[in-house]
Order: sequence, then C-alpha cells, then structure tokens
Amino acid sequence: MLEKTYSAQPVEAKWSATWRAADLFHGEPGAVAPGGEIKPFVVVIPPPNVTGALHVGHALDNTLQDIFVRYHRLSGRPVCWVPGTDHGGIATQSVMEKQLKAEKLTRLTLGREKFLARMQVWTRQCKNTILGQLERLGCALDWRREAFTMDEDRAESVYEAFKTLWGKGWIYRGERMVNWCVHCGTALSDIEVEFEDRKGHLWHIHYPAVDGGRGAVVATTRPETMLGDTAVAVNPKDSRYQGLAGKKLRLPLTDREIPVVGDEYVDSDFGTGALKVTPAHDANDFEIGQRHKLPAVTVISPDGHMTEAAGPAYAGLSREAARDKIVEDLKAAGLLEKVTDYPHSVAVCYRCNQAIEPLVSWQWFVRMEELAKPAITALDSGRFRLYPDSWAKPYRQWLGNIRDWCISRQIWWGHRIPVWYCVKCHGERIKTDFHQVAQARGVLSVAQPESCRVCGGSEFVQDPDVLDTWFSSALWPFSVFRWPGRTPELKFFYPTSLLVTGYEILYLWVARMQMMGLALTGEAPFPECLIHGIVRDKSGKKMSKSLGNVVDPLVMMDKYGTDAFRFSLVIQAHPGKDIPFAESSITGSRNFANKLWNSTRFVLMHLPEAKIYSLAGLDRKKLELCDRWILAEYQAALAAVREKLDVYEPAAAADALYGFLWDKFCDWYVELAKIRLQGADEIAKNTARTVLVEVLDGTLRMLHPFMPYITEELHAALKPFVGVPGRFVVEAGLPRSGDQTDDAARRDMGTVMEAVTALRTLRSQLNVPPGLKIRVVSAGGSQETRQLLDRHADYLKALVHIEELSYSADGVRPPHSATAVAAGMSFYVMLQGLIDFSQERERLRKEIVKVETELTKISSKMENKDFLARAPQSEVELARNQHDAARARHERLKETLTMLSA
RNA sequence: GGGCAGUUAGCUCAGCGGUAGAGCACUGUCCUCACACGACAGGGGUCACAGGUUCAAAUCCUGUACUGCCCACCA
Repeated sequence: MLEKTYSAQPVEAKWSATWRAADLFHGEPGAVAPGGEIKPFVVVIPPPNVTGALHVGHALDNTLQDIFVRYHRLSGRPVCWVPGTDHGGIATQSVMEKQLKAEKLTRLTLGREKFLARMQVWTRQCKNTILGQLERLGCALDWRREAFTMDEDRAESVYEAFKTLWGKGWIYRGERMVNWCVHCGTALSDIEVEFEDRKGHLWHIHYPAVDGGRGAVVATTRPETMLGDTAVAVNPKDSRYQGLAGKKLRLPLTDREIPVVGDEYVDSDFGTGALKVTPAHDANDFEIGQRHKLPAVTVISPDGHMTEAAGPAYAGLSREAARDKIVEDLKAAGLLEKVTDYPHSVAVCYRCNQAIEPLVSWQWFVRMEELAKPAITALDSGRFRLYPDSWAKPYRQWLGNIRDWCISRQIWWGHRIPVWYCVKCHGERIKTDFHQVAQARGVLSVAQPESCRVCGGSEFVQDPDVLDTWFSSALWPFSVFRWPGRTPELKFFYPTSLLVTGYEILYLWVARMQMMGLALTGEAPFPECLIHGIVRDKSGKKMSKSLGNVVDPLVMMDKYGTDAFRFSLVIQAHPGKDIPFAESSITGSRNFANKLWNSTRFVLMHLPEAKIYSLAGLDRKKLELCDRWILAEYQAALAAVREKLDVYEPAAAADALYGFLWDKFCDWYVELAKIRLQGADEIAKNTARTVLVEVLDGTLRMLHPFMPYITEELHAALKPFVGVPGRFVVEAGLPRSGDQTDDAARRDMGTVMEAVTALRTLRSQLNVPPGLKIRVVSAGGSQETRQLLDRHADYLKALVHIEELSYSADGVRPPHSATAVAAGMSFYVMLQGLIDFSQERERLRKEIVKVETELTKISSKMENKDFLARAPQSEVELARNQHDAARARHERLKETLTMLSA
C-alpha cells in the first residue's frame, strides 16, 4: 500500500539508478524504435561550462529538452540526446585563477603546463558534478555519448574546421582595434561585450593653439586617453571652427603639438563640437586616424597601466589613478574648463564586468559575410525555424549586419591555434613579443612542422593564443558525432532535430552553429530551435551571486522533489517569456504530484484482483454517462497536449494535463466512480475500474515527459492491471488516441454538473452542515432534461448529498424549501426549520439581479438585426440558446419569489 | 538613435474576434472511508489610455503613455 503522502527522494533515487542500469536512453545508429519509425529525434545538449554547478536556468533548459526527448521516445521514434560540457574558455580560466589567488599563486608563477594540468583535474570534477545533476534532474541523456568541447574527438573537429575556413581564405590574422579586457588579459569578440549605464562625467579640456589663438575646448568621458591624442577633429561645416583646421594645438600636460583636422564624423551639436582624437584607444578615433594618416600613440598597456609613452609623470599608473592625476594636473594648469555629470553606457566584459579597453593588436579573425549568407537563406527558405518566430527578425538583422569575428584569445585554457612560426624567418623576437611582430606568416599544423619551406629552418614556435570557446561550441551539433569522420552516428543522427536554448546566446551560439554547420557540412545543423526565456527571481531580477538571489536547483529538488521542481518551471515557460521564479510556485506543483499519488492510491485500493482491465475488451454499452464523458475529456486533453508540444508550447501542454487530471478526473470522475465501486454490482464495478485504470494510466504516460519519476513509479504500480508493453513508461508508448469526441456525453454531463453545482451552492449559502443529507423536489424543465436527471439521480444524490430526490409534476413550491434554478429546472430544497424566509427572499432577489444583467446583455444581442443577419449561424444559435436559458432561469426565480412572498 | 516585447483579479501570468480565465493569496463551511500537499462554496477585473474597423474587440488597425529587452561607434 502506498503512503498517504508522496515522498519523492526514494522514488527518484530508485528510478534514476534503474534507468541507468538498463541503459535505457542509449540510441544506436540504425536503431528502429518499437513503433517502427526510422527517422530519429536528435538533440544535442547546450553544453554547460565547467565552471561550477548548474543553476535554475540549466534546470529549465534541460527539463524542456527532456520533455521533447521523452515525448518523441514515447511516440515511438528512435531518440538520441547527447550530453556534454563546454571547456568554457575565459570563464573557466578565471574560476581557476580565483582558486589560485586563494593559494597565493598565479597562472604565471605556475607556468602554462602545470596550469593546464590543474585545469584538467578541475574539469573532471566539474563534469562529474554537472552530469550528476543532469541525471538527478531526470534527463534521458544518452550517457555513452558524453562529449567535451576540448577532448580529442572535438579537437579534431576544431582543427578540421580551422583548416577548411583557412583554405577558403575566411580565416586571417590582422591588426585591428579589438575589445580588450584588462582584467581577463585577452581580446574579446564584439558580442562578448556588454553595455552598462554608469554615472560618469564629461570633462571639458582646453587645448590652446600654438600660434596663440584661442585653440579649442574638447569634451571627453575619458581624460586619461588625452595623453594619446594625436589630433583634434571638428566638423568642416561648423561655423565656429572655420579656419581652425590645419592649425596646431598644444596638447596639455605634454610637449606635443597636434593638428586640427576636419572630419564629417564629428557631431557639431555634441559637447563643444570639437573632438579629441585618440587613435590607439577608441574605435572611432582609430578610423579618423586612418583617414587623416595620424599616428597612434599607445598610452595604456594591455594590463591597464599607463605606458612610457604617457610620459614620466604618468607611466606605470593604473588607468584609474592616471585619470585622477590628469584631472588634478589640468585643473592646476587652468585648462579644465568645466566638469559636468554625464551618465553614459560603458562597454564591459561579459565575464568579469570590467570596463573594456579598446586596443589595437594583432588577432585572428573569421570573415563572416560569406558564412552569414547561407544562414540567412536557411531562415528565409524555412529550412531553419525559430520558436517563437518573433526571434526571426532580430536574428536575420544580426546576420545581415555581421562583422568579422575575433577568434583569438590571449588565455591558456582552450584549443591552441594550430599555426606555427619559423624562428629563423621572424627572428628571436617572435618567442617573446609575439603580438608585436607584425605580418608574422604562420604554417597551419597541429604538431610542430619539420622544416620551414621558405628558409629550411627547423625551429618553430606555436601561436600562443587559443581559440574563442565559442569556436568549438559552434561545431557542437556535428563534432559530438565525430565529424569530420564519416562515422555511422554522424550519418544517422545528423542533422539533429531540435535545439533548445535561451535567447541570451542566440547570436553567440545558435547563429554560429547555423553558419558553421551550413559551411562545413552543407546542412542546417538543426531545422528548429526553441528559444526560451531566462529564469529570474520572484521580483523579476536576474539571478546573480552578487545579488544573493540565486536559487540552487538541488535545494529545490531536495525540498519539493524533482518532478515538482521541473513542473513548476515548465508550466511557466510560455514562449518568449522570462520566468519569475518564486518558491511558492513549486508548492503548487508538489501538491499536484501528491494529487497524482493519491488518485493512483485510490484506484489501486479498488483493484482487488491482479488482472488486466482492458477498455478494448469492454462492452461499450456498459459505459455510463460519466464514463463516456471522462473518456471524451481525456481524449480532448491528450489531443491538446500533443498539439501544444508539436508547436513547442510546453507550458500550455502542462496546463492541459494539470487541468484535466485535477478538475475533471479527480473532482468529478473519481467521485462518480465511487458510486459503483462502493456498490454491489460486480459488472458495474468492473466497468468503473476499467475506465479508471485506462484514463489514469494514459494520463500518467502522457505526463511522463514532464514528471518522469512519479509517473514511472505510479505506472509501475498500475502495470499489473494495464495491458501495456515494456518495462518502463518510455517503452509503453503514448496512450491510444481516441475515436469520437462524444459531444452528447459532454453536453449531458454538463447539464448534470450544472444542477450539482447549483444545489451545492445553495447548500453552502444556507449553511447546511456537510454531514446533513437533504431532500430535494425538482420541478419544471424540458422532458429531456427531466429524464436525464432522473436517469442520473444517483449522481446528484452522491455529489450533493441528497437522501431523497423526487419530481413534482404540478411545480408548486413545497413549504419550508429554498430554491435553486439550473438546467431550466427548479430544485426545491426541503429544509424545515433551517430557513429564514426573509433571508431566502433576499438571496433570490440577488440571484434575479444577476440573471437580469446577463439577460439584458444577451437580449440586446438578440434584438440586434445586424447580428441576426450577419453573424454566423452557429453563433446566432448559441446566443438563442443562452437567451432561452437565461429567460427560463429568470422566470423560475421570479416565480419562486412570488410564491415565497405569498 | 533604431528594433522587439509587454501593460488582463492583491501577486505571477494564460487567453488573442463571439457573455472575462488559471495558479497563489483571500473569505466561509468541512479532518465526508484517495489526498487538509485535501473537498465544497464564495468575494475580487470599466482586460493602460484615446480613436478607428466590425453585427460583435481584452482579442484586429492607428496613435499616446509607461515598463522591460535587444541592437547601434556619438566623444
């Protein structure tokens, strides 16, 4: 016998281990599912970074994937869901650097080799944690296919991709202004830069003219860069500065003279209309510098300190300290005209949140234009679809305005760039000052080349940089199947079927997978992509360690059970919406799990014999109204779930199951089934049991993708009574799709329910004690309704707690009775001594007012000739019925009130 | 500066052309033999605002006001 309350932990632990032992989720190439379907359903996991443990966002992402994976497995397709992790480049390296710092070490003191060795150890631990959490979450992953973005197979894919793009001339090395993170010590791509609104200032600085004229005042948010200024630019059309272009200005705090140049780029309306030009430290200034052939003076070094070029007074200071000192010095020199508050957006590193320093350096880039074109075509032709499709527009726009991708990173953790340089050709300097050696010509190779084809030299150094972590991620959908090898799994499982991820990595990852997939394999790596929102805290704020609002999935799973946790996420995961996550929403799902548990417990309690209760083997004539009704509702629910899952709306699907199970099955059907289960008619008992088993087990199986553990447990408990194959739910398959909708059953049951509800409301309003059985006399109504209610008097008696239900042909209200009106009939509830008649009159008057407002609305509709003429037939019909019903109800209530007043 | 969402019950959100829905919270009654993580009943909304289309608009169109997100090189 099952416990009274569901306790998740033991059940989850048991099935997790059992599934693992059965190797249940492994898919072999060429496998044919029990359903005979050949085409596999394939998903690759968005590999979590090996930076620590999983967060709620991962829980949502993987729950959604698990839902579709299990759903397709249930529907009979071969399925493969590939697990794995991402080495995570900068993010992971900085986690390790923090650890080292705590030990008073740095990666430099450790050296590259030892550092990488430690990274390997850390990665192993971290992978175990993450994969363990995924298993705990119930994910039906193909554990034998676990992959890592930096293991050997993936390294081969990366090299092949690099080689291919290099061969097409799409990978090049160039000297560019890049986004440099001083803190992480590396270049970043444009999409790894985020913008943050910060309070800043606008410093107005006077640059005097060399010839003694008034010179110009420039406005800047970064005074520390002024030491690197090599010009001042004004708009040639600016009347204030006519004749200034070509003149020389004295750069304050230095002994340098800089020219004034005219450039259309300058916005005359901003600041003073004069722009200081620092080609080495600003992307726009870099371009102005190129247009006017200005020198670039680098005053900030890659480590964020002022260089020698900044002059002896500032060299060695941090950029922040330099700013303060420069402002002081300008003030002292009388050249600081004014300072105003100026909030503006600052570019920051997406990993460490520190201000980005634009710096010119030699980096590797991927030419993106040619790569983007096929990706746009794939979208436009429908070979690639985004769900919800509102993402299509921004996605296309991004691809259309794409810029070259900086793929080299000056860190150690990653795929080393497979390019080598001959020391003899480039000189010894290349060993130490790699990034300063312009025009270095490299040789593509994984291992050190034997000899230089130019000079025959045999000493080489490898490019010290590693690839952007997203470079290897971009290959994931095929690298996991060991591309470029023509492996059986690549052939069978690729292209994959669906990708599920959050919108925050749409460009960073999704777009790049599409581009790489199309370029390297000729196919869109997945034809569909479900984009979900971000899990936020209950007040809508992003979860972050610094805010202290992070929810730990493990804690939630411990406290409420994995199924409840999953369900609470999914039921809120509406397309395109973020999810505000409150712990209180899990209680609801936990209660739902408990409801499932207890309804199964109830059914099991009433199944004395171990035999198969087969609906197919049942004489359909034995089905009574509530059976037919619940079967129709059940079929409707199954259809709704399928429909919603097929258009990637898992929240709506989950809601349909929740509503059906609780509001229909438990609240009505189970209560009505009790009549027969507690009766003596064995045939009737058997019918009720059969329908209970059929509907409950089918619902559990349909619910399995959402709540895998509890449904597995309950299905196992029901199995001796269900004629379904397989050891596990995923082998049992989806519930049979039904035949007819049985509108008649739904209509008739609706009438019964209306009467029940009306009578229950009356009981409640009159404060009739629940234990007290009442006597009811009905009157009026159509013959059809009368007969229906007569046939199902037992329903009314059981659900309303009636001891005697009779029909009064003359329709006269018995004395000492209160009246409920429903289904076109009056129900007089006999309550001698329990009714205060003035109160009863008041109650009726209120009812009448309610009906009257309803009646007014519908009447105005029915009196509208245009409505009658133009609205569809079915609508008019519906309105007419409603009108008749309301009028009948109104009349009955008035009648009763008159009788009461008499 | 562009683009995209959103504005519906106290809270979080569905609904997206035919008389306003769910969960939670709230009120009342009940520990009725599956479940108090429960049952039954109830209160609560001029669906942001202003126009328009339509027989009919929370739902379509236009505009306004807020809110959030994304993109963009304005010092």
